Amino acid sequence: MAQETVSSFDPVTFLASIGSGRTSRTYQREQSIFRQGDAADAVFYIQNGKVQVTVMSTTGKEAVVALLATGEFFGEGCLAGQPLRLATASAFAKSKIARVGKQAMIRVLREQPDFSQLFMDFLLSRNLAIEADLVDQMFNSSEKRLARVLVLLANFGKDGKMEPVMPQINQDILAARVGTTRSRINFFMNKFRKLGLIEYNGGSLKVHSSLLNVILHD
Amino acid sequence: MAQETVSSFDPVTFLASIGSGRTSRTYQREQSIFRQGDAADAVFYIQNGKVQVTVMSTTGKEAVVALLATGEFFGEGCLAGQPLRLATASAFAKSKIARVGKQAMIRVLREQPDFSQLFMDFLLSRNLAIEADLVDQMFNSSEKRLARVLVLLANFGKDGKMEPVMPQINQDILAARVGTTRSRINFFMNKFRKLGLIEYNGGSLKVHSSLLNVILHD
DNA sequence: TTTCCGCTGTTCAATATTGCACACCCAGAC
DNA sequence: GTCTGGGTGTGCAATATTGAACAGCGGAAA
Repeated sequence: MAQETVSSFDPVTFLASIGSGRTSRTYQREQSIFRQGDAADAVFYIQNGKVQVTVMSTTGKEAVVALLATGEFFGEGCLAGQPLRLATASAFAKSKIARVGKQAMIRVLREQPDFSQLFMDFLLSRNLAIEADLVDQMFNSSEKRLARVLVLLANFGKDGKMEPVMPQINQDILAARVGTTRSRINFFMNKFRKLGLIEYNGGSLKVHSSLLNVILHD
Repeated sequence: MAQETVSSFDPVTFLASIGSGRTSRTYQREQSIFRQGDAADAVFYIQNGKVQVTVMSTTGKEAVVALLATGEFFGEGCLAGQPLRLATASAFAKSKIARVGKQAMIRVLREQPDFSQLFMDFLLSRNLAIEADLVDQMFNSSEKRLARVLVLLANFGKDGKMEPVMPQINQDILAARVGTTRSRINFFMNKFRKLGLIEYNGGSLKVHSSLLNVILHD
Protein backbone atom coordinates (compact mmCIF):
# COMPACT_ATOMS: atom_id res chain seq x y z
CA MET A 1 0.00 0.00 0.00
CA ALA A 2 2.68 2.45 1.04
CA GLN A 3 5.15 3.02 -1.74
CA GLU A 4 2.91 2.75 -4.77
CA THR A 5 0.46 5.39 -3.69
CA VAL A 6 3.02 7.82 -2.35
CA SER A 7 4.79 8.01 -5.67
CA SER A 8 1.62 8.44 -7.67
CA PHE A 9 0.63 11.58 -5.79
CA ASP A 10 2.38 14.80 -5.04
CA PRO A 11 1.39 16.17 -1.63
CA VAL A 12 3.13 19.49 -2.12
CA THR A 13 1.14 20.29 -5.21
CA PHE A 14 -1.93 19.16 -3.37
CA LEU A 15 -1.24 21.19 -0.27
CA ALA A 16 -0.80 24.27 -2.39
CA SER A 17 -4.41 23.94 -3.48
CA ILE A 18 -5.96 23.77 -0.03
CA GLY A 19 -6.23 27.51 0.22
CA SER A 20 -6.92 29.02 3.60
CA GLY A 21 -6.07 26.87 6.62
CA ARG A 22 -2.63 26.20 5.29
CA THR A 23 0.61 28.20 5.45
CA SER A 24 4.18 27.39 4.63
CA ARG A 25 7.45 28.81 5.87
CA THR A 26 11.13 28.16 6.27
CA TYR A 27 12.85 27.34 9.56
CA GLN A 28 16.57 27.63 10.26
CA ARG A 29 18.52 24.93 12.01
CA GLU A 30 17.68 24.72 15.76
CA GLN A 31 14.59 26.84 15.33
CA SER A 32 11.60 25.37 17.09
CA ILE A 33 8.34 24.77 15.26
CA PHE A 34 6.31 24.03 18.35
CA ARG A 35 7.19 23.30 21.95
CA GLN A 36 6.00 20.83 24.54
CA GLY A 37 3.04 22.40 26.32
CA ASP A 38 1.92 24.62 23.43
CA ALA A 39 -1.68 24.35 22.28
CA ALA A 40 -1.93 21.63 19.64
CA ASP A 41 -4.03 22.90 16.78
CA ALA A 42 -2.23 22.01 13.57
CA VAL A 43 -0.46 19.26 11.67
CA PHE A 44 2.83 19.88 9.87
CA TYR A 45 4.33 18.48 6.71
CA ILE A 46 8.01 18.58 5.79
CA GLN A 47 8.23 19.85 2.23
CA ASN A 48 11.96 19.87 2.52
CA GLY A 49 14.49 19.38 5.30
CA LYS A 50 14.77 17.48 8.56
CA VAL A 51 12.89 17.80 11.83
CA GLN A 52 13.68 16.49 15.28
CA VAL A 53 10.96 15.67 17.81
CA THR A 54 12.04 15.54 21.45
CA VAL A 55 10.40 15.04 24.82
CA MET A 56 11.66 16.51 28.07
CA SER A 57 11.14 14.66 31.32
CA THR A 58 10.22 16.41 34.53
CA THR A 59 13.74 15.62 35.73
CA GLY A 60 15.32 17.51 32.86
CA LYS A 61 16.33 14.53 30.74
CA GLU A 62 15.70 14.80 27.03
CA ALA A 63 14.71 12.03 24.63
CA VAL A 64 14.65 12.17 20.86
CA VAL A 65 11.46 10.48 19.82
CA ALA A 66 11.75 10.95 16.08
CA LEU A 67 14.00 12.30 13.40
CA LEU A 68 11.94 13.01 10.31
CA ALA A 69 12.81 13.91 6.74
CA THR A 70 11.17 15.32 3.62
CA GLY A 71 7.70 13.95 3.00
CA GLU A 72 6.84 13.15 6.60
CA PHE A 73 4.23 14.66 8.87
CA PHE A 74 4.43 15.61 12.53
CA GLY A 75 2.19 17.14 15.17
CA GLU A 76 -0.57 14.71 14.21
CA GLY A 77 -1.29 14.01 17.85
CA CYS A 78 -3.78 16.88 17.85
CA LEU A 79 -6.04 14.83 15.55
CA ALA A 80 -6.34 12.24 18.29
CA GLY A 81 -7.66 14.88 20.65
CA GLN A 82 -4.42 15.96 22.31
CA PRO A 83 -5.06 19.52 23.47
CA LEU A 84 -1.38 20.25 24.19
CA ARG A 85 1.87 19.29 22.49
CA LEU A 86 3.55 16.39 24.24
CA ALA A 87 6.83 17.05 22.50
CA THR A 88 8.95 19.78 20.99
CA ALA A 89 9.61 19.84 17.25
CA SER A 90 12.54 21.76 15.85
CA ALA A 91 14.29 22.04 12.52
CA PHE A 92 17.38 19.90 12.43
CA ALA A 93 18.53 21.55 9.25
CA LYS A 94 17.11 24.43 7.25
CA SER A 95 13.63 23.23 6.37
CA LYS A 96 10.51 24.23 4.53
CA ILE A 97 7.47 23.25 6.54
CA ALA A 98 3.79 23.37 5.67
CA ARG A 99 1.33 23.95 8.46
CA VAL A 100 -2.28 22.77 8.15
CA GLY A 101 -4.76 23.85 10.80
CA LYS A 102 -6.51 21.03 12.62
CA GLN A 103 -9.95 21.82 11.23
CA ALA A 104 -8.60 22.19 7.70
CA MET A 105 -6.77 18.88 8.10
CA ILE A 106 -9.89 17.08 9.28
CA ARG A 107 -11.88 18.49 6.41
CA VAL A 108 -9.26 17.60 3.84
CA LEU A 109 -8.87 14.08 5.17
CA ARG A 110 -12.59 13.62 4.75
CA GLU A 111 -12.90 15.16 1.33
CA GLN A 112 -9.72 14.02 -0.38
CA PRO A 113 -9.32 10.24 -0.49
CA ASP A 114 -5.90 10.48 -2.11
CA PHE A 115 -4.56 12.71 0.60
CA SER A 116 -6.23 10.62 3.25
CA GLN A 117 -4.49 7.54 1.94
CA LEU A 118 -1.14 9.30 1.82
CA PHE A 119 -1.53 10.36 5.42
CA MET A 120 -2.63 6.94 6.50
CA ASP A 121 0.41 5.37 4.85
CA PHE A 122 2.53 7.76 6.83
CA LEU A 123 0.78 6.82 10.07
CA LEU A 124 1.27 3.14 9.37
CA SER A 125 4.97 3.44 8.67
CA ARG A 126 5.47 5.76 11.61
CA ASN A 127 3.76 3.19 13.77
CA LEU A 128 6.20 0.54 12.64
CA ALA A 129 9.14 2.81 13.30
CA ILE A 130 8.08 3.68 16.84
CA GLU A 131 7.30 0.08 17.60
CA ALA A 132 10.75 -0.90 16.36
CA ASP A 133 12.28 1.71 18.65
CA LEU A 134 10.26 0.40 21.57
CA VAL A 135 11.28 -3.20 20.99
CA ASP A 136 14.87 -2.08 20.61
CA GLN A 137 14.72 -0.34 23.98
CA MET A 138 13.22 -3.35 25.65
CA PHE A 139 15.58 -5.94 24.21
CA ASN A 140 18.93 -4.36 23.63
CA SER A 141 21.77 -2.95 25.71
CA SER A 142 22.88 0.61 25.05
CA GLU A 143 25.76 -0.71 22.99
CA LYS A 144 23.43 -2.36 20.52
CA ARG A 145 21.04 0.53 20.54
CA LEU A 146 23.84 2.89 19.63
CA ALA A 147 24.92 0.58 16.81
CA ARG A 148 21.36 0.55 15.50
CA VAL A 149 20.97 4.32 15.69
CA LEU A 150 24.25 4.82 13.83
CA VAL A 151 23.10 2.51 11.07
CA LEU A 152 19.78 4.33 10.85
CA LEU A 153 21.48 7.71 10.74
CA ALA A 154 23.84 6.57 8.01
CA ASN A 155 20.87 5.85 5.78
CA PHE A 156 18.71 8.75 6.98
CA GLY A 157 17.47 10.93 4.16
CA LYS A 158 19.58 9.11 1.63
CA ASP A 159 18.12 6.85 -1.01
CA GLY A 160 20.37 3.86 -0.76
CA LYS A 161 23.78 5.49 -0.50
CA MET A 162 25.78 5.15 2.65
CA GLU A 163 28.53 6.52 4.80
CA PRO A 164 28.77 10.13 6.03
CA VAL A 165 26.38 11.08 8.81
CA MET A 166 25.03 14.59 9.24
CA PRO A 167 27.58 16.90 10.85
CA GLN A 168 25.15 18.26 13.43
CA ILE A 169 25.11 14.96 15.29
CA ASN A 170 27.09 15.08 18.52
CA GLN A 171 27.40 12.78 21.50
CA ASP A 172 24.71 14.55 23.48
CA ILE A 173 22.21 14.12 20.69
CA LEU A 174 23.17 10.49 20.31
CA ALA A 175 22.69 10.00 24.03
CA ALA A 176 19.17 11.44 23.83
CA ARG A 177 18.34 9.34 20.80
CA VAL A 178 19.75 6.11 22.19
CA GLY A 179 18.34 6.70 25.63
CA THR A 180 21.47 6.69 27.75
CA THR A 181 24.18 9.03 28.99
CA ARG A 182 26.99 10.67 27.10
CA SER A 183 29.46 8.67 29.20
CA ARG A 184 28.15 5.56 27.63
CA ILE A 185 27.99 6.97 24.13
CA ASN A 186 31.58 8.14 24.33
CA PHE A 187 32.71 4.79 25.63
CA PHE A 188 31.08 2.87 22.80
CA MET A 189 32.00 5.34 20.09
CA ASN A 190 35.63 4.85 20.97
CA LYS A 191 35.17 1.13 21.11
CA PHE A 192 33.53 1.10 17.68
CA ARG A 193 36.26 3.31 16.30
CA LYS A 194 39.01 1.07 17.63
CA LEU A 195 37.23 -1.85 16.01
CA GLY A 196 37.10 0.02 12.72
CA LEU A 197 33.29 0.08 12.62
CA ILE A 198 33.13 3.85 12.36
CA GLU A 199 35.55 6.68 11.56
CA TYR A 200 35.62 10.20 12.94
CA ASN A 201 37.86 12.84 14.47
CA GLY A 202 36.21 16.17 15.04
CA GLY A 203 35.31 16.18 11.37
CA SER A 204 32.22 14.34 10.27
CA LEU A 205 31.36 10.79 11.05
CA LYS A 206 31.45 7.81 8.72
CA VAL A 207 29.57 4.66 9.47
CA HIS A 208 30.32 1.22 8.09
CA SER A 209 26.80 -0.12 8.29
CA SER A 210 27.69 -3.62 7.24
CA LEU A 211 30.29 -3.90 9.96
CA LEU A 212 28.06 -2.45 12.64
CA ASN A 213 25.49 -5.07 11.83
CA VAL A 214 27.89 -7.52 13.39
CA ILE A 215 27.35 -5.79 16.73
CA LEU A 216 23.61 -5.86 16.24
CA HIS A 217 23.50 -9.56 15.61
CA ASP A 218 26.31 -10.43 17.99
CA MET B 1 -11.73 13.77 16.32
CA ALA B 2 -11.41 10.47 18.07
CA GLN B 3 -14.24 9.95 20.51
CA GLU B 4 -17.04 11.72 18.69
CA THR B 5 -16.73 9.73 15.50
CA VAL B 6 -16.15 6.40 17.14
CA SER B 7 -19.36 6.58 19.03
CA SER B 8 -21.40 7.70 16.03
CA PHE B 9 -20.53 4.61 14.06
CA ASP B 10 -20.78 0.92 14.72
CA PRO B 11 -17.90 -0.97 13.14
CA VAL B 12 -19.35 -4.39 13.89
CA THR B 13 -22.49 -3.68 11.96
CA PHE B 14 -20.38 -2.26 9.23
CA LEU B 15 -17.99 -5.18 9.10
CA ALA B 16 -20.92 -7.54 8.81
CA SER B 17 -21.82 -5.89 5.52
CA ILE B 18 -18.45 -6.26 3.84
CA GLY B 19 -19.29 -9.68 2.52
CA SER B 20 -16.46 -11.80 1.19
CA GLY B 21 -12.99 -10.93 2.37
CA ARG B 22 -14.13 -10.93 5.95
CA THR B 23 -14.58 -13.73 8.47
CA SER B 24 -15.17 -13.81 12.18
CA ARG B 25 -14.41 -16.40 14.82
CA THR B 26 -13.89 -16.98 18.48
CA TYR B 27 -10.54 -17.64 20.14
CA GLN B 28 -9.98 -19.17 23.54
CA ARG B 29 -7.55 -17.75 26.06
CA GLU B 30 -3.91 -18.36 25.06
CA GLN B 31 -4.89 -19.29 21.53
CA SER B 32 -2.73 -17.55 18.95
CA ILE B 33 -4.29 -15.56 16.13
CA PHE B 34 -1.09 -15.17 14.15
CA ARG B 35 2.56 -15.77 14.94
CA GLN B 36 5.74 -13.86 14.32
CA GLY B 37 7.03 -14.93 10.90
CA ASP B 38 3.64 -15.82 9.41
CA ALA B 39 2.65 -14.23 6.12
CA ALA B 40 0.93 -10.92 6.84
CA ASP B 41 -2.16 -10.67 4.71
CA ALA B 42 -5.00 -9.49 6.91
CA VAL B 43 -6.04 -6.98 9.51
CA PHE B 44 -7.97 -7.99 12.61
CA TYR B 45 -10.61 -6.27 14.67
CA ILE B 46 -11.57 -7.16 18.23
CA GLN B 47 -15.36 -7.41 18.36
CA ASN B 48 -15.13 -8.57 21.89
CA GLY B 49 -12.34 -9.64 24.26
CA LYS B 50 -8.67 -8.88 24.82
CA VAL B 51 -5.61 -9.55 22.70
CA GLN B 52 -1.94 -9.53 23.57
CA VAL B 53 0.73 -8.70 21.01
CA THR B 54 4.25 -9.91 21.80
CA VAL B 55 7.65 -9.91 20.13
CA MET B 56 10.32 -12.55 20.69
CA SER B 57 13.97 -11.59 20.46
CA THR B 58 16.54 -13.83 18.86
CA THR B 59 17.87 -14.46 22.36
CA GLY B 60 14.57 -15.84 23.57
CA LYS B 61 13.39 -12.82 25.51
CA GLU B 62 9.78 -11.85 25.11
CA ALA B 63 8.30 -8.34 25.11
CA VAL B 64 4.64 -7.41 25.30
CA VAL B 65 4.16 -4.65 22.79
CA ALA B 66 0.44 -4.14 23.21
CA LEU B 67 -2.54 -5.26 25.19
CA LEU B 68 -5.69 -4.46 23.24
CA ALA B 69 -9.37 -4.54 24.06
CA THR B 70 -12.73 -4.49 22.34
CA GLY B 71 -12.90 -2.07 19.46
CA GLU B 72 -9.21 -2.08 18.60
CA PHE B 73 -7.44 -3.34 15.50
CA PHE B 74 -4.21 -5.29 15.15
CA GLY B 75 -2.11 -6.77 12.39
CA GLU B 76 -2.32 -3.47 10.49
CA GLY B 77 1.41 -3.64 9.73
CA CYS B 78 0.60 -5.53 6.55
CA LEU B 79 -1.00 -2.39 5.14
CA ALA B 80 2.38 -0.68 5.37
CA GLY B 81 3.88 -3.36 3.19
CA GLN B 82 5.12 -5.74 5.86
CA PRO B 83 5.21 -9.16 4.17
CA LEU B 84 5.65 -11.09 7.43
CA ARG B 85 4.28 -10.70 10.93
CA LEU B 86 6.76 -9.01 13.24
CA ALA B 87 4.88 -10.08 16.33
CA THR B 88 2.63 -12.77 17.70
CA ALA B 89 -0.99 -11.97 18.59
CA SER B 90 -2.90 -14.19 20.95
CA ALA B 91 -6.18 -14.02 22.78
CA PHE B 92 -5.69 -12.93 26.34
CA ALA B 93 -9.23 -13.88 27.22
CA LYS B 94 -11.94 -15.57 25.18
CA SER B 95 -12.41 -13.22 22.26
CA LYS B 96 -14.42 -12.72 19.14
CA ILE B 97 -12.18 -11.48 16.36
CA ALA B 98 -13.02 -10.32 12.85
CA ARG B 99 -10.47 -10.91 10.16
CA VAL B 100 -10.42 -8.69 7.06
CA GLY B 101 -8.17 -9.68 4.17
CA LYS B 102 -5.59 -7.11 3.15
CA GLN B 103 -7.11 -6.44 -0.24
CA ALA B 104 -10.59 -6.18 1.19
CA MET B 105 -9.30 -3.81 3.84
CA ILE B 106 -7.62 -1.56 1.29
CA ARG B 107 -10.75 -1.48 -0.80
CA VAL B 108 -12.98 -0.72 2.13
CA LEU B 109 -10.70 2.01 3.41
CA ARG B 110 -10.92 3.65 0.02
CA GLU B 111 -14.64 3.26 -0.46
CA GLN B 112 -15.97 3.88 3.02
CA PRO B 113 -14.99 7.25 4.48
CA ASP B 114 -16.66 6.49 7.80
CA PHE B 115 -14.72 3.30 8.26
CA SER B 116 -11.55 4.96 7.06
CA GLN B 117 -11.95 7.63 9.68
CA LEU B 118 -12.59 5.09 12.39
CA PHE B 119 -9.45 3.22 11.45
CA MET B 120 -7.42 6.40 11.30
CA ASP B 121 -8.59 7.39 14.75
CA PHE B 122 -7.40 4.05 15.97
CA LEU B 123 -4.00 4.52 14.32
CA LEU B 124 -3.62 7.94 15.88
CA SER B 125 -4.41 6.78 19.37
CA ARG B 126 -2.28 3.69 19.00
CA ASN B 127 0.55 5.95 17.92
CA LEU B 128 0.20 7.99 21.07
CA ALA B 129 0.15 4.87 23.20
CA ILE B 130 3.31 3.39 21.68
CA GLU B 131 5.07 6.71 21.89
CA ALA B 132 4.13 6.94 25.55
CA ASP B 133 5.56 3.48 26.12
CA LEU B 134 8.76 4.43 24.34
CA VAL B 135 9.23 7.59 26.36
CA ASP B 136 8.51 5.65 29.52
CA GLN B 137 11.23 3.15 28.65
CA MET B 138 13.72 5.89 27.93
CA PHE B 139 13.06 7.96 31.02
CA ASN B 140 12.01 5.71 33.82
CA SER B 141 13.54 3.02 35.98
CA SER B 142 11.87 -0.36 36.10
CA GLU B 143 10.24 0.56 39.39
CA LYS B 144 8.39 3.46 37.79
CA ARG B 145 7.61 1.49 34.69
CA LEU B 146 6.01 -1.21 36.78
CA ALA B 147 3.98 1.37 38.65
CA ARG B 148 2.78 2.80 35.36
CA VAL B 149 1.89 -0.60 33.92
CA LEU B 150 -0.08 -1.47 37.05
CA VAL B 151 -2.05 1.72 36.79
CA LEU B 152 -2.75 1.08 33.11
CA LEU B 153 -3.86 -2.47 33.83
CA ALA B 154 -6.15 -1.34 36.59
CA ASN B 155 -8.06 0.78 34.10
CA PHE B 156 -7.73 -1.58 31.16
CA GLY B 157 -11.01 -2.46 29.54
CA LYS B 158 -12.97 -0.71 32.25
CA ASP B 159 -14.87 2.50 31.71
CA GLY B 160 -13.83 4.53 34.65
CA LYS B 161 -14.07 1.96 37.43
CA MET B 162 -10.98 0.87 39.25
CA GLU B 163 -9.33 -1.79 41.35
CA PRO B 164 -9.14 -5.50 40.44
CA VAL B 165 -6.72 -6.45 37.67
CA MET B 166 -7.32 -9.39 35.36
CA PRO B 167 -6.48 -12.70 37.04
CA GLN B 168 -4.35 -13.97 34.16
CA ILE B 169 -1.63 -11.43 34.90
CA ASN B 170 1.39 -13.03 36.54
CA GLN B 171 4.90 -11.84 37.28
CA ASP B 172 6.34 -13.23 34.06
CA ILE B 173 3.82 -11.33 32.00
CA LEU B 174 4.47 -8.18 33.96
CA ALA B 175 8.19 -8.62 33.35
CA ALA B 176 7.64 -8.88 29.61
CA ARG B 177 5.35 -5.88 29.63
CA VAL B 178 7.60 -3.70 31.78
CA GLY B 179 10.74 -4.79 30.02
CA THR B 180 12.72 -6.28 32.87
CA THR B 181 13.21 -9.56 34.72
CA ARG B 182 10.89 -11.35 37.08
CA SER B 183 13.44 -10.84 39.86
CA ARG B 184 12.88 -7.17 39.58
CA ILE B 185 9.09 -7.42 39.28
CA ASN B 186 8.90 -9.59 42.36
CA PHE B 187 11.09 -7.21 44.31
CA PHE B 188 8.97 -4.19 43.49
CA MET B 189 5.65 -5.96 43.85
CA ASN B 190 6.59 -6.83 47.41
CA LYS B 191 7.79 -3.32 48.00
CA PHE B 192 4.54 -1.87 46.68
CA ARG B 193 2.54 -4.31 48.77
CA LYS B 194 4.44 -3.41 51.93
CA LEU B 195 3.76 0.24 51.17
CA GLY B 196 0.06 -0.55 50.74
CA LEU B 197 -0.01 0.56 47.12
CA ILE B 198 -1.33 -2.78 45.92
CA GLU B 199 -2.95 -5.85 47.47
CA TYR B 200 -2.63 -9.49 46.47
CA ASN B 201 -1.97 -12.98 47.75
CA GLY B 202 -2.37 -15.71 45.20
CA GLY B 203 -5.85 -14.43 44.60
CA SER B 204 -6.33 -11.54 42.24
CA LEU B 205 -4.55 -8.26 42.35
CA LYS B 206 -5.92 -4.91 43.45
CA VAL B 207 -4.27 -1.68 42.51
CA HIS B 208 -4.62 1.64 44.28
CA SER B 209 -4.00 3.83 41.28
CA SER B 210 -4.01 7.06 43.18
CA LEU B 211 -1.37 5.81 45.58
CA LEU B 212 0.81 4.39 42.84
CA ASN B 213 0.83 7.75 41.18
CA VAL B 214 2.99 8.87 44.04
CA ILE B 215 5.69 6.51 42.81
CA LEU B 216 5.30 7.81 39.28
CA HIS B 217 5.77 11.40 40.26
CA ASP B 218 8.27 10.72 43.01
C1' DT C 1 -3.71 -38.99 48.87
C1' DT C 2 0.26 -38.09 46.46
C1' DT C 3 2.55 -36.12 42.70
C1' DC C 4 3.35 -32.63 39.56
C1' DC C 5 3.52 -28.06 38.02
C1' DG C 6 3.04 -23.21 37.75
C1' DC C 7 3.85 -19.32 40.38
C1' DT C 8 5.85 -16.64 44.12
C1' DG C 9 9.59 -15.39 47.55
C1' DT C 10 14.37 -14.80 48.13
C1' DT C 11 19.20 -14.68 47.50
C1' DC C 12 23.55 -13.31 45.24
C1' DA C 13 27.50 -12.48 42.27
C1' DA C 14 28.42 -10.55 37.85
C1' DT C 15 27.42 -6.70 34.84
C1' DA C 16 25.60 -2.57 33.10
C1' DT C 17 24.41 2.01 33.81
C1' DT C 18 24.30 6.37 35.87
C1' DG C 19 26.00 10.88 37.34
C1' DC C 20 29.75 13.44 38.24
C1' DA C 21 34.17 15.00 37.83
C1' DC C 22 37.96 17.26 35.31
C1' DA C 23 41.46 17.74 31.58
C1' DC C 24 42.01 18.55 26.67
C1' DC C 25 41.36 20.17 22.05
C1' DC C 26 40.13 23.49 18.79
C1' DA C 27 37.76 26.95 16.14
C1' DG C 28 35.76 31.36 16.30
C1' DA C 29 35.40 35.83 18.83
C1' DC C 30 37.80 39.67 20.62
C1' DG D 1 47.59 36.30 20.36
C1' DT D 2 44.31 35.03 24.02
C1' DC D 3 39.99 33.91 25.62
C1' DT D 4 36.07 31.18 25.56
C1' DG D 5 32.61 27.80 24.72
C1' DG D 6 31.31 23.59 22.75
C1' DG D 7 32.57 19.13 22.13
C1' DT D 8 35.46 15.07 23.33
C1' DG D 9 38.30 11.67 26.27
C1' DT D 10 38.81 9.80 30.81
C1' DG D 11 38.05 7.98 35.32
C1' DC D 12 35.28 6.40 39.09
C1' DA D 13 32.06 5.46 42.97
C1' DA D 14 27.26 4.69 43.65
C1' DT D 15 23.29 2.27 41.79
C1' DA D 16 20.45 -0.51 39.01
C1' DT D 17 19.85 -4.54 36.54
C1' DT D 18 20.61 -9.07 35.05
C1' DG D 19 20.56 -14.04 35.22
C1' DA D 20 20.45 -17.91 37.58
C1' DA D 21 19.82 -20.38 41.40
C1' DC D 22 16.67 -22.84 44.93
C1' DA D 23 12.79 -23.35 48.37
C1' DG D 24 7.95 -23.07 49.41
C1' DC D 25 3.07 -23.08 48.40
C1' DG D 26 -1.28 -24.57 46.61
C1' DG D 27 -4.27 -26.25 43.22
C1' DA D 28 -5.13 -29.70 39.64
C1' DA D 29 -4.40 -34.16 37.97
C1' DA D 30 -3.65 -39.00 38.62
